[in-house]
Amino acid sequence: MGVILEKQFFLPHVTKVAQNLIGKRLFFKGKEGVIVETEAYRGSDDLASHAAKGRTPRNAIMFGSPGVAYIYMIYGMHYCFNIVCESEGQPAAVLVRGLLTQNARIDGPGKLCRHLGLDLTYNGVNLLSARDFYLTEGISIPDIQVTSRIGISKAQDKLWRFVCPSLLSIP
DNA sequence: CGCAAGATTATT
DNA sequence: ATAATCTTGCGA
Repeated sequence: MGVILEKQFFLPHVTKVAQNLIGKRLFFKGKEGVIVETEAYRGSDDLASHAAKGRTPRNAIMFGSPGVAYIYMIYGMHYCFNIVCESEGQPAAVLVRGLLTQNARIDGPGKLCRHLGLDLTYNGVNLLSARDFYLTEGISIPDIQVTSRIGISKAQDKLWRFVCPSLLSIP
């Protein structure tokens, strides 16, 4: 059993947390996997963020406490799972895009949510205190690759996507 | 109230 | 390259 990540972990700048999340272990309702791909999103200075233009009903969770799940529906058919970062009032979240499980490598935020069974009913759940939804220390990652984010039309200059090449290249 | 855009995925 | 599918946010 690994040590559960606490609030402290999610307080640094969201780009830092996104990197640190690579290699950590995600648990949800009996399923688990190692995080191998993340992206950082941040209000105010990031045009690609949901919170770029301020607070709305949907993105309100991004402005809230760190360690909370921000889940939203995209394209009418997929969910995306994020973890809120930084201090309350500062909109920031890490999108979890890739997971390595025992039998499968899940690539893509929509597939990840489908695999774990995450949907809107878990939006707003606090991963620091939930019983069956949390993160733990995982494995150490020697190499982390930094690229621009996937699927966005703005702020493509920002290199806020983080992947672990060595874990991704397992057959 | 109407409408365009969207942090995606599967298929051609 | 494009359809599928529907919620959200903005402007009128």
